[in-house]
Order: sequence, then C-alpha cells, then structure tokens
Amino acid sequence: MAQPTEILKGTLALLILRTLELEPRHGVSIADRIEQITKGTFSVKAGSLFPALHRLEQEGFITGEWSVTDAGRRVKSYRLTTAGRQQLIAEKKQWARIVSAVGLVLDTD
Amino acid sequence: MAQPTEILKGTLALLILRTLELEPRHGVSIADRIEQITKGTFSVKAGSLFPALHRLEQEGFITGEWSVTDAGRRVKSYRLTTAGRQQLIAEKKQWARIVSAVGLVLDTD
DNA sequence: CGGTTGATATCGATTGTCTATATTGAATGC
DNA sequence: GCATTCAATATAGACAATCGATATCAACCG
Repeated sequence: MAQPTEILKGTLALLILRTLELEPRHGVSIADRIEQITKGTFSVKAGSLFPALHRLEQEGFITGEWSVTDAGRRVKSYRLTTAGRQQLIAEKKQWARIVSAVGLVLDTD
Repeated sequence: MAQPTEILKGTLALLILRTLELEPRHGVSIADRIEQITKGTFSVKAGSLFPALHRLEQEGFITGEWSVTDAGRRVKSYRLTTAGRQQLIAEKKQWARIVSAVGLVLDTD
C-alpha cells in the first residue's frame, strides 16, 4: 500500500479536475487546496503536480493562461474545459466503481 | 484514470490479503475470487498476481506451500501470517483514509 | 502421442508519483 | 542598486506496480 501521504496513481487527475470545477486556480494554489481540504492526508508534490497539469492540458481537459497576481507574481491559471467537465464526471463514476468494488472484497465473506 | 478492469496501484496487496484472511487459497483461485466478488470490476492478471504474491511472501505477510489438488494439479497454496494479519489491518485503515480524503475533495465546495 | 488446459513464472513496456534540482521574476533588506 | 530571498513553474531521473506477452510443466483427453 502507498505511504501515508502518497497519492494513489491515477487519483491525482480526479483531485485536480474536481478542484478546478469550483473555480480557476494556478498550480500551487490547486495543491494547497487539496492538502488543506484533506487535512494533510494528500500532499501534492510539485514533481507530481506540474506533470499532471501538463498531461491534463495536453488531453484538452484544462487550459492554462499566464497571468499576474495582485502581488505581482506571474502564475499560470488553469480552468476546466467542456471536455474536462465530461472527464470529471467519468472519473468520479470510475472512482465510485473502484471504491464499491474494494468494499465488496473487504466486506464479503 | 484507470481502465475499467485495471487495479489501482497499491490496492492489489489489500485485495489479496483480505482474500486470504478468509481461507488459504492458491494464486489463480485468489484472482478468481476477486474477479467474482467484484463482478468483474477487477480482473487480476497473472502478470500482476504472481509478482504481488512473491512480494507479499518476501515481506513475510503470506507463506506459500506447494501441494496437489484432488484433481492432481500442483498448486502453491498461500495463507496469511501473523504479520500479514497486522498488515491487513494497517492497509484497511490506510484505504479508509484515502477514500475519506478523496471524498472530502469531491464533496467539499 | 499430440493437443488442450490449468497453474505458476518471468520479462519488458508503460505509467504516474516522488526526490532533487533548475529557472524565472519580483519583492525585500541593507 | 545590488544581493538575497522567495514563490511559482519546470524538468530530469529514480522507482514501483500493473499489464501484455510469452514460457514452462504436468495432467488429462481422445
């Protein structure tokens, strides 16, 4: 099994898509929110975050746009595309399927 | 996200340990039961199953013993060790933690 | 005896996360 | 104004686990 704060392979995309569903955010802000909401259970490392964002953009599920914050820092702000919303729905469904299936194995005897 | 019958990296050990908690079984029989219980959501491929069994044995969580079935076929029957029961408890807890954390991200807005 | 089947095994490819390091530009300190 | 620090993005390389494909072996079948 994964280390305590390790994110299971495949679930990061779901977490990112869901976070962007609420509102556009830049990379680090996405990671911060996931860590905060899960009370530290998931800690999204930069080395996982950016490749994941690039994959999602490549696949057309999110689009990034450079902008500048009030504090004057340049950030790349991401938002969901229409395809991304569809993908989020699909991944939620898939996640529910997996949780249900594991539950069956754990609870059936 | 994973394909419908793909097993999330890290969950296979949990599924195997739980299956062996109920009764000793040989490799293929473990895979068959997981596939059956999950109604095909998880299909444990031989190329994943045997390496996983070898890892678990290496780590001392299960022990395998060659035997021969009524039908005369040689099989390696596995059973949980005491350490394996502890590990199962830990992995169940870890899984619950992950499910809960993902749930928070999906449901919090 | 040749072919099929069931069970175990292993190799190489793939994929996604992690650690570590690099780069950039702006704010900060003196 | 120059050096330092810092926040944000980026990428390379290590690593781990699953998968597809292939192999072996023994029993059974016809």
